[in-house]
Amino acid sequence: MSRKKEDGKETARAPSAKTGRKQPTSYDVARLAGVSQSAVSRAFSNNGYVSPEARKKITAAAVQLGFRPNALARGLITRRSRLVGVVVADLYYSFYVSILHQLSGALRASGFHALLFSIPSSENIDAMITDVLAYQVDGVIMSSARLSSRAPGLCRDAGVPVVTMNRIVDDSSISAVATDNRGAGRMVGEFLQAGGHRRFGFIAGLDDSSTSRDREAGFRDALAQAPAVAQGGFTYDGGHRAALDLMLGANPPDAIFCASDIMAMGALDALRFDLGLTPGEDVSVVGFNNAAEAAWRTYDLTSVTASAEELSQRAVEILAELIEDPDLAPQREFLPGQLVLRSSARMPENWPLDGGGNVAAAAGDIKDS
Amino acid sequence: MSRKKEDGKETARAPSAKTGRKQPTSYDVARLAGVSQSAVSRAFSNNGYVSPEARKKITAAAVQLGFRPNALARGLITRRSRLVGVVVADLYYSFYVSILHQLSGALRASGFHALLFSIPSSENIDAMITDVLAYQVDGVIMSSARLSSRAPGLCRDAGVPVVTMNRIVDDSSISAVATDNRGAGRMVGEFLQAGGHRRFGFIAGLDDSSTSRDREAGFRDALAQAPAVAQGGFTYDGGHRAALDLMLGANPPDAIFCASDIMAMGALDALRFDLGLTPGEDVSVVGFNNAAEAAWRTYDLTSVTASAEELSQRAVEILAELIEDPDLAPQREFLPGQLVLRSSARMPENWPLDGGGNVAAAAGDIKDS
DNA sequence: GATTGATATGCATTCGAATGCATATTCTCG
DNA sequence: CGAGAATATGCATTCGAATGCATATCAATC
Repeated sequence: MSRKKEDGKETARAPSAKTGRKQPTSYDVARLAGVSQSAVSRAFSNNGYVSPEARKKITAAAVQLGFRPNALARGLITRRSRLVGVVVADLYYSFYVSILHQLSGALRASGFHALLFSIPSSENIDAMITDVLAYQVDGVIMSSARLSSRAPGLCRDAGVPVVTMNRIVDDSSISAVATDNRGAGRMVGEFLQAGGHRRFGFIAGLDDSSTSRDREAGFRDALAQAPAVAQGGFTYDGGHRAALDLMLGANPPDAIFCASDIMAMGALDALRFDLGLTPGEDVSVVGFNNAAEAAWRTYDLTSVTASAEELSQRAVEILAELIEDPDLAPQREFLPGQLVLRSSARMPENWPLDGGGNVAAAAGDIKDS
Repeated sequence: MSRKKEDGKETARAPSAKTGRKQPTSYDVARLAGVSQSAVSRAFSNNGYVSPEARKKITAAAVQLGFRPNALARGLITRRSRLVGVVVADLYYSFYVSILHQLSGALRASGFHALLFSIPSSENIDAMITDVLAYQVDGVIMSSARLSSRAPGLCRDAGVPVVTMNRIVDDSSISAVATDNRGAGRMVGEFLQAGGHRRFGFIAGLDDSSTSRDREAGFRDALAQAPAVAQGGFTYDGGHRAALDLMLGANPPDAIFCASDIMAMGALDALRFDLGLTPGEDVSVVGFNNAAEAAWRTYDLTSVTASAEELSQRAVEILAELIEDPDLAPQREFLPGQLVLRSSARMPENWPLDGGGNVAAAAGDIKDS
């Protein structure tokens, strides 16, 4: 309210910040408003009866004192912290970034707050779970390519609802929201065949990644003959090398589906700069995730989009339901991917085959500063 | 410990998850171990005396019951939540991503946990601060290009230490850790002049962004004549347009410094595809942040690196000190940027001028899945 | 043997908000 | 007017761990 303005002397002590500053409590507000602490509590938690006048006095007193309810104390007594643990590994995977942003927003909209745990490669997840649980989180959302299938079970066993996002574990008692990777792979296969391609390549991510495996499986479902496969490890360099492997091998493909956009970009650069080919004419390339960079002129990459927003929203919705009623059956939901058409892959004459599944939309803008 | 294995029936109820599962408390542990609750508390908080035997019994009992101290209750009584609010806007700015990852790790290493608030453009920051404070965070780290200068003050006035990261506000009572943007801008100016360039362009970010302003100021410091300036808004498209503006204007530059890598990539694509020029030969381009994409073949962008790791670590260190002693003077620290040399800018004959400030290092890998 | 200090333990209280219960007041309607 | 519901308020207790204080035990020292 009335911070003293001081001149910019920066000697030894901070300008304001009265050391012993104590937060006002509901009792302080009650005293000032001339009511009981219960009344203050009821006013702020919107539970029980509070007369209009009392509420007015309480609000005024609260504002005057700068009172805000202590979420820790509230959580202790209600046994609801309104905290949700968000566990991600590999935050540098670009797709997880938008997930995180969307997730934070969706949680807030539902009155929750995100306790973030970004797992460094070195650390073991189980130790982190301990920390997560110590904060009495109401639920946990896990999203990570390197997620041990044990981690979600640990939470579930502690009675804390879990939803895995963009990632599924074998345990069917764990709720999950993910892109329908297999269906999307199938769609890409149909798309490339409709474009007249006949020799296919697939650039895979990591061996233990279900996303990559499922995309490949769907791709195979759709194809008349099996694709050549190379490992790209989900990196630009890996995609670059994998593309060279495929193109320099016997019977090089005329269409390549990459399990991620980053690898697709590496592949595009290999085709153009190392092999002198023109993507979209000599060879078609399709990626996955519709990363922001896919829309850049250099790449103009046809890609499957998995909406981070939609995934996040569903994950939070499902988690919120599970928190409401922990006995609810686990839900596993698979959102369809959509093909974003750009110039890196030849456009079939008649597409879509059935009227749905692809969009012309652009990727979200990406910035830095 | 002994979860019943059930067959995969997924009807209406979840397989395990005994509904009323209650977390064991320190009293339960005490009873089982045959000691007092105080002893259990002392054993887990490592405060006060606990005999080796007692500790052993307590540990055994705790393991048996699956006890973990309730962080909320602990925070309530100790008045230390070990939570740190991390406020970022614009999570999609790629540089903030690595900051977030590094930050989460650094906080954990210091025994803190990150309560994440990612501000959607629509929302006002002040409302969010209320939430942050309600959780009795021990401190706040703010990092955002769209950070109102009022927000840090709100926390400080509530007695909560704040450190702004990669961003500074005018108020000198707020601690900050940032790259020495002005010094880095100067370095880029010297570098480009040493490379024999004489007509300079600068692609700016946002008007109200101190990072962009400071980089420009340093750049001007170093130059004999003022650069032409265009606005790029920190986006790829913005950089693309800005580069065209500069190059198609009167007296086009032969060297362009961009306030961020994303804009630099837009600029590079404009030069190559729209104007048919060769970066590094016809025109030199330098970016800022050393984003992962800067190392990609397509761009091979010379850029200034600001280490997210170093920034994060210092921010957490400073914050931890402030939490220890809130009366400590605010610290404002500026870490030097380093030039990462690649082919997008012509290499001067004798560089570095003074032996320091540039590195050959590559950017970290980026992945997606 | 008496004194001191270090070690160990438990009791009771505390943190701040929520809530069951009892009670008081007002309103509604037969 | 009186019975009963709806509204309003406060008291006392509760959540779970930490800690000041009192006390107990033991070893070292004079």
